[in-house]
Amino acid sequence: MAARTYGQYCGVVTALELVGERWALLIVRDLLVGPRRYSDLKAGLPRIPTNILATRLKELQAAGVVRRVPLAHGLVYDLTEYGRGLEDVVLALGRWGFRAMGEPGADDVVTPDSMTMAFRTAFRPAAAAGWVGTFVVHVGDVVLTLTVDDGDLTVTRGPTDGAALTFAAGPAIREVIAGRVSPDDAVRTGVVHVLDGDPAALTRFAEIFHLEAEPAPVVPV
Amino acid sequence: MAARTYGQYCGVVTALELVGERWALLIVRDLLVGPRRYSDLKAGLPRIPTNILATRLKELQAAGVVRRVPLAHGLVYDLTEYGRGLEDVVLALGRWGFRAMGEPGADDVVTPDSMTMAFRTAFRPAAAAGWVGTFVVHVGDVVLTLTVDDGDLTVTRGPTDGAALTFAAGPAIREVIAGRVSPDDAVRTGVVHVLDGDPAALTRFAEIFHLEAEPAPVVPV
DNA sequence: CGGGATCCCTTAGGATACTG
DNA sequence: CAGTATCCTAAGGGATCCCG
Repeated sequence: MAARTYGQYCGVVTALELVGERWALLIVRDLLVGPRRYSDLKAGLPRIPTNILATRLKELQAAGVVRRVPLAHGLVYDLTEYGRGLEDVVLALGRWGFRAMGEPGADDVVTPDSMTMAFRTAFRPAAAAGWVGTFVVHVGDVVLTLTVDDGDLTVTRGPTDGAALTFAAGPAIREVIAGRVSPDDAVRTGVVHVLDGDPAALTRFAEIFHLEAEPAPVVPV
Repeated sequence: MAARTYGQYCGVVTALELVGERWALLIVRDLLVGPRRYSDLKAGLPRIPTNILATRLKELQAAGVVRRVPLAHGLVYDLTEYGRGLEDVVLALGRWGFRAMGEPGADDVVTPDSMTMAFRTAFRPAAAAGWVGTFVVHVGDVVLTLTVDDGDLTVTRGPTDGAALTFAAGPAIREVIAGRVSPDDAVRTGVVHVLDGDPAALTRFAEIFHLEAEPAPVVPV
């Protein structure tokens, strides 16, 4: 056991010893969206072996990051207050990883919780200041409602009536969020399919949800 | 090989596939201080197996995070511009991990590079605004010079003349940085040993270098 | 059906030795 | 100095099974 420690007295090392194991931060990512049952977590992380999920949940509890909350029937896992402090870490990782995202792999999936955190990552409160409205986004079979209220963002699953704009998009939506494809071009080239509302609102969307594309990785030949 | 992927199209997953393996972020942490030779990295990570260090360095190069730079004699590893973008991640991890740090383990070590990043993490530009001066800190056998210049911090190895304050401290220095022990108490109880300069300058130090102690983890019984 | 535990096998990672 | 080579352990992956 002591063999698998990093053996340094350092905050980064302490953090990695708590949440540095494989899958741990992805469990945290999903729990940042809300409390989840075991089966929810399993569904949100289709490739996690069930024994690993069980092991991680125990480790995260022992670390004071996650706690079990008994429910009327069943139970949920929730982040502790300390665990919620990982939001900065997860957002920073998402922001950095975004710049290395290429095309999705053949069997890559998109989950509601990962998309929710992605939109939280891309959200720019300053750009949303003074604006109130709702977007409904379809990506794959994930449908999310993004409720923007003057610098605050709430993401919920499923559609909502009365959205300023409802649209469907594929993975190429990242080009819009990166600012590499203009909203107009996105609509014209079919990257974005407007289902309802005013297509012009996509400009507002791109202002509010934006991630830096640079510096992107340059891989050696 | 595809078996060890997370299988999600998501920024966090992309990031973890690039720097989520064991030891990877600690290599990055040390490289954030400056370019390092293979043997420097090995010295800074005493418990890393040499084959793992070699493997990680190759992976980090392939990911566009690290590059080899040939030198007059020998070579160094340096972060790419993209790799430097991980500073946010490492600082966020350090900030979060700090709150879970207890007493150091029996064979925990402290390295110059990890300490350097720790002081960078704790540095508060706003608190340093308008102030120019130098601290020399001894922790274990690590000696660092912290040069504060009106919101900018430079950390260098070894001592410097003309410091506003030179002091030695043990791991309990974290209590001062957390604000749980006042500078005065720290001097009185021997947590901090003033070697040179005006002990009153420790107050300034504690203002400039500060990390939140809460919320700290509460571990279940 | 939610919430795991168990089994087996593969491979990453740890320890140590050795080389261009 | 900058890594390979080797051997071994333990963590992770995959499937199945179990229990309230």
